[in-house]
Amino acid sequence: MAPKIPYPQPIMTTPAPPQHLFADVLARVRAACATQIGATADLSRVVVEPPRDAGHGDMATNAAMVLAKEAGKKPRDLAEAIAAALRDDPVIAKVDVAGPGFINLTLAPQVWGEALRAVLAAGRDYGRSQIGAAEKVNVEYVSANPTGPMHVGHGRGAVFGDALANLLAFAGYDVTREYYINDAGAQVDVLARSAFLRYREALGEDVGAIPDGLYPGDYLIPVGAALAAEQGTKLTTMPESEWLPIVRAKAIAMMMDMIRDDLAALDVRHDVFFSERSLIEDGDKVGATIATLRNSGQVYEGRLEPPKGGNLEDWEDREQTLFRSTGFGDDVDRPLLKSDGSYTYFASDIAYHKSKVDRGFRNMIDVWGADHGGYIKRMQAAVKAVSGGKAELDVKLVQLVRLLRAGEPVKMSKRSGEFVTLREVVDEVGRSAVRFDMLYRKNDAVLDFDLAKVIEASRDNPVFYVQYGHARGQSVFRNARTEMPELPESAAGRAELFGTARLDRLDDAGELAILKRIALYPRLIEAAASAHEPHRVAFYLYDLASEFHSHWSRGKDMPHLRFIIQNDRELTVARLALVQGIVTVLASGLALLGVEAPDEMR
RNA sequence: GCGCCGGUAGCUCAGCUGGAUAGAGCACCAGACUUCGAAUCUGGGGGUCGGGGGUUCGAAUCCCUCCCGGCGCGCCA
Repeated sequence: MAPKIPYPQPIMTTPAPPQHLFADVLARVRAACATQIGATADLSRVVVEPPRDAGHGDMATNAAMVLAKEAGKKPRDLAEAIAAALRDDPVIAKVDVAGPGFINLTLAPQVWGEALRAVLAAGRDYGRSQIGAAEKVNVEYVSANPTGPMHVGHGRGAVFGDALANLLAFAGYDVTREYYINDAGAQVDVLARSAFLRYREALGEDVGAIPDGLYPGDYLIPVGAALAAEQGTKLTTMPESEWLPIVRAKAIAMMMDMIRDDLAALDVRHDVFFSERSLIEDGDKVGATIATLRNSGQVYEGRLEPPKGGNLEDWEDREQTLFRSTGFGDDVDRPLLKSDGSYTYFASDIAYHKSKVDRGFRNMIDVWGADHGGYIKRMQAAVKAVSGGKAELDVKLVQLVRLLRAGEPVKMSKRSGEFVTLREVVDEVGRSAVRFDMLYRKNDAVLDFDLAKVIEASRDNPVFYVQYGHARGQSVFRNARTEMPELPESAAGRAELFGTARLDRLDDAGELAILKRIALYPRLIEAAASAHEPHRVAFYLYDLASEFHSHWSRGKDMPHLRFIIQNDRELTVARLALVQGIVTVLASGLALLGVEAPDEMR
């Protein structure tokens, strides 16, 4: 279950950004509440939301039900009192009390036109929020081992982390995108030995089959060739202790270049690539972190119970160096040193997260694969320990991706390097399809990724449906130019023309539904960012596109509802302004998801 | 045995941090192309929100418990 993160809402009459209609009305509602039960009341639970049933007005508030106890009144009575206060507000046209004490608000008609005007004025900045208050957030994602190409599961983490970082930045956080390079464990020594074989191969030696336990993939052949070109035969005369660091460094560098290329194909980029090895080689940060924790009593020498239900045959009861993670809610204390005295992965991970704390981050988000789920509690415990309880770590687990083609599973065996790489998938179906499809699902649900379906051009394929909405909007502008040749090509130019539009002429039910959806966007952004849930953006865009397609089609049977109306320039301009609002929001949301917003899709 | 993640329409999934009569797509049935793009749209049937308790004005949502599926369970990363 995802941790509950309080959704920050402006308190009382805090001035809302002019384009944020819901925040504005919330402030008005809270002010009205304060007039009824006093300014000291706790209004944090008072919310304003769109009712499910459009017959209940434009917005509804739970204020009376939430505050009834504190006010010492019945919810209905309190609702009537608050409603009376709200009736004085010129923005609110109608106030009804309904059900157990809901207050339903119908806004004055001009509000929607003004909301659209705010969209046009803000342009690409529409929906941008300040709830992040420029607070620093570290988002760590991908962090795939530098031992080979990325596979599809890595891709999901990459896309999720990237979209989440985009979303947080748009919501006003100061975001750092980080990749932790696991370049210190045993697996990079295996990588080095594997590359060394390819090096000998490049020198002309017949190395035969790649032995078990080494990486067999062809992607190491260029590493061997590069080593041969740079080093000649020099390495063959060295003992392993000498050639291994050289080969390892070269192999890691080339693997990281490959991974960066794979990420670039998905338009995923990071600000910081943090080397695990640097924690040891640039002064022993891991040892220092352990020492600090030992001084505060959080590290001790002790024995652990053998794990229940696991295989106990190789269990050796011995005293070891343990971190007291149980003090922070973990199930057992966790070892920091292996039996050979080297650091566990957990130990360097603590030092790594301490470096985030030292770099000023109080908010960290780690994106991990689902198989690391058992690791969350100890890591959160460690973050609390190294920050003195001041930093928060949220871990987003990205579930498995099942790769299918027309419903049939695609083999993903890692054996002999024959797994389907992320790059192959991106090359086949394109960046936008991969990204949207992976984001059109909660991160903690298993994802079926069907190579045949994601390139299908139909309503069944959400990415095309949404992109088509954007293209269709642009198409309306193209067609409008035959009537109105002076219609500017650029969004900015059009925004200027639409600035004087008679938006009060947008009074059809379909138009109003779209206007209301657009007005919801800033609230959606804040909620999605606060919950760390980029998939909400994808679903919102689908809904907006659906309303647009639906309204567009109404114009077939009812020509007076079309966007371009001959002999009524005023109405046409107003309706084109609405299309501009749709296109602006679709483009904004797609950009957050990293998906292209095409102008045409023929 | 313990922990984490799931369980919502036949299938794939949403459900806005506890709101009103639980939604969408697919599939199925019935309709709309001398059109600003039919890559679209309109209508219809279809639900014990895994089961059972609890919390309260109100629960798919929070708590407890059980069932089913996935992942994990010193020194691998």
